[in-house]
Amino acid sequence: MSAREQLTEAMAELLWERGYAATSPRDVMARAGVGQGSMYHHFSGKHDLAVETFTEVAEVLTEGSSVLEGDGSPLDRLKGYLSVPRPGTRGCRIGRMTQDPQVVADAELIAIVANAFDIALGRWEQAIADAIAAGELPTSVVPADLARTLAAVIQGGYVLARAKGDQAPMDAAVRGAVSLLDAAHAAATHD
Amino acid sequence: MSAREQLTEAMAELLWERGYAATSPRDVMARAGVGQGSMYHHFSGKHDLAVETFTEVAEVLTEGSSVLEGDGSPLDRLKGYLSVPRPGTRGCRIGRMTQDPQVVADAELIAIVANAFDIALGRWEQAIADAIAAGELPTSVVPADLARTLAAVIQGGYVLARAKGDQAPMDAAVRGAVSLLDAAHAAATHD
DNA sequence: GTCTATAATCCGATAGAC
DNA sequence: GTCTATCGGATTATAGAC
Repeated sequence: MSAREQLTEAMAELLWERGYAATSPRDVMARAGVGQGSMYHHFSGKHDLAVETFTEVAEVLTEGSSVLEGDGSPLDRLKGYLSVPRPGTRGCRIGRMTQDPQVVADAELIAIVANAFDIALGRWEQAIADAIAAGELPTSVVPADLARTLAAVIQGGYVLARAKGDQAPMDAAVRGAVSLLDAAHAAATHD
Repeated sequence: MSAREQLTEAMAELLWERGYAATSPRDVMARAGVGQGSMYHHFSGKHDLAVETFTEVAEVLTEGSSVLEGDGSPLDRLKGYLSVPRPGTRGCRIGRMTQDPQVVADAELIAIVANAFDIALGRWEQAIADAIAAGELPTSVVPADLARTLAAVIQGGYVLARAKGDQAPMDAAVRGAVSLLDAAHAAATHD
């Protein structure tokens, strides 16, 4: 594996473990097993290395949300994607970055994060619109709103799980959201 | 105002603006208009100053969730507290800390955060139980689960708002949650 | 392309005068 | 109680040999 790849891989690991601000180029080079000269040959600095790493991580994660475009009824796809196992205490590799002031202040980095959310939210929105069209959710539901609600449940679940150092709050938040979707389904059926 | 108070106030501001890791004692002293000697006279270091500041901020925020214990029907209280105006792009002063690796690694600091969430979640849970008892939500809803769902919607709303640098996703996430609660209310009424 | 050496600055903390 | 001076170490980055 090339030094460049070893560097982005080490950066990705450290971003997840420690976040952006707390990760120094020194740490990255040590984990990558690469000298300082290599790092500054391939990248102009910490920011540049982060841009490439963010891009790679965002691509992997946005592929995940394509579960929403799979088989089954729209409501089942929504519930299925909500219930995908997520390591709550480790946090979302993308969502976590929004709370790092150094990332938010970096226009290029936050744009990568925002774009990843846009892709995932678009898929949520389409699946919700499909569920409404199929009569599985009430027509009073606004797809763009509910998409953000369900994405927020997951992102907020990570926050609660990290606050307690425990996976349980994440799982509880998802169960509660599923039960609301089931209740809304029942309401739609009664119409 | 005493130097001690000026220091905790400056620390609270900087924690919100930059987070814990990115705030140095130097920054705090500069904003407080206080010399280094004062800082280390009143506090043993950055950690100690943060413990006092976190405690004060957590008290103010947990007072806010007492809206859930106010007047009106339980469901109205839930919807009302969900809809309280929140500056999404600035983030939650408590929730934001869960994504800072240095805070999570500090047992004393994360305990203050966890405790604040426990108090707020207890109030969510009680209001939800009241709503079920009043027939406003289906009995299939588990209060402990839905409490975490709704708290997650708010915390996740902050994440989405910060990702886009825009208040709109936060408001959309809340609207979507309210519409699900309304649908669940309709389902409960049909039973 | 990769290495080591070094720079300038900032970090959190301590010492000691007043 | 508050100040300034200073410590040892880490930070991001550059220089230049190989």
